[in-house]
Amino acid sequence: MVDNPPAGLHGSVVDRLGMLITSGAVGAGEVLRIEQLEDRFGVSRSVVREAIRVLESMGMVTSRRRVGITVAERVRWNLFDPQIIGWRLDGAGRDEQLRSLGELRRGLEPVAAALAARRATPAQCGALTGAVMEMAVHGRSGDLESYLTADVLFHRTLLEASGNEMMAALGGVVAAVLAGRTHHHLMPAHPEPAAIRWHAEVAQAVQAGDADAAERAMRDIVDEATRAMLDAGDETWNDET
Amino acid sequence: MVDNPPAGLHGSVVDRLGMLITSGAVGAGEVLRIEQLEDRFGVSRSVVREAIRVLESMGMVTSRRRVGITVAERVRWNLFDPQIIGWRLDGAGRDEQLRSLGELRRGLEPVAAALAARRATPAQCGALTGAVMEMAVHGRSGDLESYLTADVLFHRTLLEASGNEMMAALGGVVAAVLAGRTHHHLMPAHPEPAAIRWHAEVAQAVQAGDADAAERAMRDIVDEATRAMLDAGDETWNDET
DNA sequence: CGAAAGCGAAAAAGCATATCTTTATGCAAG
DNA sequence: CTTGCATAAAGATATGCTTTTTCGCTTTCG
Repeated sequence: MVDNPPAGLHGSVVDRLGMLITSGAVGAGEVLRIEQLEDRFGVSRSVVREAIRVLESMGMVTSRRRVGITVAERVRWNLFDPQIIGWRLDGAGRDEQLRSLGELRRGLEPVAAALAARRATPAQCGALTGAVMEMAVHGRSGDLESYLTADVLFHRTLLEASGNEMMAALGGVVAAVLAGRTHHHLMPAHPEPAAIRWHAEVAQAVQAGDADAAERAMRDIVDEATRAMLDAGDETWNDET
Repeated sequence: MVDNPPAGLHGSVVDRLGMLITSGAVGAGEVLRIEQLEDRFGVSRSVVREAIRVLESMGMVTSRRRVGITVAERVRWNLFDPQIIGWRLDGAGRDEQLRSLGELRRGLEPVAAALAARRATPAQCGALTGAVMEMAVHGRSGDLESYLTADVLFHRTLLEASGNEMMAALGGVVAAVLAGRTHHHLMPAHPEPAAIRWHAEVAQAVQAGDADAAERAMRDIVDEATRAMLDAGDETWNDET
């Protein structure tokens, strides 16, 4: 998605085991043993333990002496961990994940826009309007890939401009959502013209320092996005990765 | 804060080193070496490596051959990791962290309330109104600790009732924020009566399935909360942990 | 004569393995 | 029902080998 190469042997184990767990192939309550993992993945004990440690810090497993490594139920997971989001996004639970993220965006991005209206630097305002222009161009020409790039840039910039570190930290997953949306054909062939207009409104409101207008326009954007996604989702039902 | 004992030697190293990094005592770009950490913390190589792996998965450090372990700049961190939030919450950066979380809440909780209005189970509705009653009782009597407990319960329940896993996952940090607010005396001695009223409105709107009303009332709550916190923050300036 | 390219050595993390320690659990005996 | 012991599994340490990466030196070509 964005930084794929899971560098190192241990990273590869984390990746594979993490996928197995998120996919449900190994379910909550199940108990694994180090030795078993050793030969399942063909690595040494230390590597397994390192992998377990990071899974543990993600809340996906717990490790206890004399009993083994038990995979935890989902409510214990750090669902905001980018890696977990990634796993769920291209595998089982993608729908659920997209829904969750969509609802999150509905709350966060309008607030981010309002904050940006008060805090954005001139450079960020420029980047915003630049991104909108890109979107307009490629939206008209139907070049969805370039449109996506511009769209991602827009939202990333806006989240950064919010001056809120945590919102900025969500830039990556918002990008993943947008990418997932177009790559899984949950988007119309030609982007809604209204969407582009609303993006422009946000950019303008931010530049003008009009927090309310920015918030409202942004709310329009994400409302439309979730609506469109639901519509498309009904038709393009089974569409495996 | 909630699950403190950092079980295991490696966990303790994660905790100590993580604190050092979040506090800025060891700054971004600085490069550590395994051997050095070994005797700094008096543990063996594998333990250090396991700790590094965890920190690495949090985005706080990167490890490269022939160069060492370089601590990453803050924008690379997974700021949603509960452990990082914890470190920042009781240490340097507490103000920044509280501000960020406050702004997040302002976006999320109203949406969560709206969703809850459509999805809450009867049991959850009951828990909500129960929590409100608790709040009313202890708010009047001035028992801030019990009030806090009820408040936390309310918000946790509401986030869960939203039916959105990710929002529910934020229950812990919202609890941490509320706790931090009262324990650091960023709250009036007697809770705002209006706050309790708004909580009641939320509970009622959720029960009635009125998403708009729930959203509005919740917005009132968090707006008041941030306002109050800013006010108190101006007076109670330096108030170390 | 200078710069670029290639080569080699060393430094640091990555990985594997062996061994010992600790703790929790289950069973058996009192 | 309690006590205690045997054992299984993870926790921790120590050590050696491998791999990658950088740096410095040398060589060669412009």
